[in-house]
Amino acid sequence: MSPPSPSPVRRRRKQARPQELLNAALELFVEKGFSATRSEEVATRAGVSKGTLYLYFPSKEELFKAVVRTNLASLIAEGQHIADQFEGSSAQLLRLLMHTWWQRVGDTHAGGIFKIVITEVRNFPELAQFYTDEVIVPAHRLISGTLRRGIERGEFRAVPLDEATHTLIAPLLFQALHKHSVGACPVLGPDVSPTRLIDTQIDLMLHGLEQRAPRNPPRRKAP
Amino acid sequence: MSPPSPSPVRRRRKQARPQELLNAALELFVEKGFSATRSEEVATRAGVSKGTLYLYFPSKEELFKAVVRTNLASLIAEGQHIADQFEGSSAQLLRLLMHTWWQRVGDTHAGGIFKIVITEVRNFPELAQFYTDEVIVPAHRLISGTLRRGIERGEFRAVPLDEATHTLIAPLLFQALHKHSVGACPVLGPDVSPTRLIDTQIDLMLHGLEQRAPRNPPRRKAP
Amino acid sequence: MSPPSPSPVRRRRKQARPQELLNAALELFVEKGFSATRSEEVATRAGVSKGTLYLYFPSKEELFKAVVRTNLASLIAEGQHIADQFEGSSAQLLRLLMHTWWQRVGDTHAGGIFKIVITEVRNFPELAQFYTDEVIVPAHRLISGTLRRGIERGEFRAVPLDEATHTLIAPLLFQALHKHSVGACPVLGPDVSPTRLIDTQIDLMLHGLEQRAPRNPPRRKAP
Amino acid sequence: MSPPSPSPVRRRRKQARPQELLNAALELFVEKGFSATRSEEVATRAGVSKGTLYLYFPSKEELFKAVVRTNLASLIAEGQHIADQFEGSSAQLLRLLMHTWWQRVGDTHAGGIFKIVITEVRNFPELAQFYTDEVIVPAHRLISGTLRRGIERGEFRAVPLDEATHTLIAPLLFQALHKHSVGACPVLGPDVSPTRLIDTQIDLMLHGLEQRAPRNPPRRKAP
DNA sequence: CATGAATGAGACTTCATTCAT
DNA sequence: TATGAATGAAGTCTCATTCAT
Repeated sequence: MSPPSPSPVRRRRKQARPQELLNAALELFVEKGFSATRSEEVATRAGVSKGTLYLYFPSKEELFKAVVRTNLASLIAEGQHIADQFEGSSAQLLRLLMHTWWQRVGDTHAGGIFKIVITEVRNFPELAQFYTDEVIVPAHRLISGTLRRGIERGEFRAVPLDEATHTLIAPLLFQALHKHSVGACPVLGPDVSPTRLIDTQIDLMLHGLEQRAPRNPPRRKAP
Repeated sequence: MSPPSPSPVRRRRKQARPQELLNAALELFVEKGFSATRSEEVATRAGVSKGTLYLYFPSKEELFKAVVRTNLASLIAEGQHIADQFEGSSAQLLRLLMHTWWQRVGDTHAGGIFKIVITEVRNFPELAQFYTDEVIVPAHRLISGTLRRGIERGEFRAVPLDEATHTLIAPLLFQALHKHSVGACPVLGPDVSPTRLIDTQIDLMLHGLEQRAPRNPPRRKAP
Repeated sequence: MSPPSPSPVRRRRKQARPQELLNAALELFVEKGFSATRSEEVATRAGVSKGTLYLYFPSKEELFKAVVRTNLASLIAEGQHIADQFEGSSAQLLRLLMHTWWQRVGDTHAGGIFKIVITEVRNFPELAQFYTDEVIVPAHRLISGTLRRGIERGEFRAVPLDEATHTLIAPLLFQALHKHSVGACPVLGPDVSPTRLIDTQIDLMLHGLEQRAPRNPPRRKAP
Repeated sequence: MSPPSPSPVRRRRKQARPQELLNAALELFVEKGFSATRSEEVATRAGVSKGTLYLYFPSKEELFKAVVRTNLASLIAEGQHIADQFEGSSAQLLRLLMHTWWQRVGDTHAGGIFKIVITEVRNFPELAQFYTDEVIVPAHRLISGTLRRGIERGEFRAVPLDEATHTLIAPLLFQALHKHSVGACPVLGPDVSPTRLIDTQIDLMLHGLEQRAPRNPPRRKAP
């Protein structure tokens, strides 16, 4: 008469539920936005019923915040660790950080989180502080720290740190945004390979656009 | 026998209405997103009643599309004109284009349009093509054309055009996105001045991060 | 400085307005029903603007009642007059009345009024009494009076007056209803000619369906 | 692992809902017409809330079509069956068919369906074909078939089938229409008993109005 | 008189959320 | 726990009516 204890499989399913719901919600929020996503869709995509969603999250808003928190949490700390124990040149470090980020985040499902945040942050003001503290500041610190390291080690010129940092971060982040907006539509525009983008970007930043020649005064028949 | 023509005042109101509504809608769509904006809010902010909105736009969706079209239309062509008749160096041209864009678009009300497009393009597939054709492609052509000009005139090194273009555009666009998302919230993060950002960016791109050392012809192999 | 007095043409237009509006309204109410007809449509079909409609009728409901009243008024009295001074046989009189009704009402624009009344009488209860008094009762009196005349003159058998009257009236009225409902749609069903319908009906009523033969015992080659 | 099946009570409610809603809708559509009936009224009369209606019917229009389809479906086939296996005289058959129809349809809730169809068929063009195919044609075939049977068996004179059929059908149908329009209002007019109507009608059709005299061959020309 | 821009009550419909099972 | 039928607040859109011109 006592209820049969749930089978291991069932228990595993049960424990996986929240994560499955969060994944489904991330996908849909990225795809259609918060308001336009119906909570039943989330449940269906996660393979459960409408009611079940509310067993795990008290409201659509809380679900949304959980999605953002969960996915942002995975973004922090990743990089700083890499940087701290890196030994090579600062240019190599920059390149490594950017490639890693793209592999682990930008090109991942989680890359959609930026679109959500940018879109909804004004409707969920508490997210603003959270995002700033947990993502913007650490990321900025990581990159600007690397720049400073390069400058201190004499590898880089002295440049305005904040602006240079922004210049380095924006193209990648923008690429992630693009991937989940226009890039997700069957439309052809100029095609940019993320990997080559990163390499080009590093190259540009390191060596600049300018022709070196004119400055090394020409070995032209000197005056 | 002919119907009395409406008074000037009346006619002026009638002609001004659509723009007033479009402005109100732009603001609200940027602020809260398409779904979360109620059509009555738009009307109220434009100083009219709910019904009046529907006198000028047959549905909220059409209003949205009109907002995007109207605001994107003002973006195209602006720059190409500047570029076509520019005489100075390509670096100066790049700097001019970017500053102009920031003044006229990025820092303007219309800068919010990018956030809308990125957010909603997957819900309005026809926008994808429109945005690609009317904005992405011309903008890309403008910048990459300037880069090519610089390369052809021997001012710039040969660099991968598409990726370099992206690297130049992204930081500004991203700045505009930021301004209407986290930047609109009362939160402190690293502060980046757009003007200095542009200058820094040009500087970085032109001269690179690296110390000039390597240019002083290779004393490599030396101890 | 005094306003020019309206031209005769204009004045004539003005006086015709109410009737033009009533006609337009009749058409549309018959076509789509009261609720589904927009008052602007009525105005447009009458060649005036929305506002003008309200100069002549204080509300859509009043317009509706005026439509019904106006069109019903034209129905009464028509027939009784014919009957009163008729000299021939009662069968001829019935046939004349029915043909006349079909020509002057059933086959006319005004024939649609029955559909309106039947449809909306429960939403406009005051019409019920009006319709009963002005149409049902006089019409019934006309036909049943004719039947009574026939009976009294020995032309007809004694039949239940009310039911026989109904049996005579219904097919024609029903034909008028059909004309404005299924009959107005491009659909093929059994086709009934109103004129032949009337003749057949009179014939049926007068002579009966039954074979006379069996009763007049058969002149068949008797057994 | 399989979802728990809903309790019997629950399931019974769920299966009963559509019919409850259809009944409520029929009543209201007959009473007030399609446009004038608010969907919330239908729900309330069926004892559920607004939202529940939309769980079963995707729109008010679809609800309407379902009402018509459902109620018309019950009309067809009823009679042809009776006719096919009838053995008595054609007059008896006609009388049986008409009485049965009145009991089962005309005097029933479903009798209101004709008013709806006549009223709304022009707003729902697809209904025209449906109604013609499912009701008009079978009903016409049934009655005209019976007439033909009577003619072939020598019971009836040869009469124009279509017109005679119409003459037989119209009074009953008209009676049903009346019942749901003026007849539903507290107004006194000539009162016709459906049962006596049917008998009178059959009697009239069979024996004719005219005195038998003329049949006794013409003593015409007599003084 | 006539117009048509403007209004806002009210109708249709959606969907987050609840709760009996 | 899980379900999904049911709810009703809230949003989109319509249209009868008004009124400044």
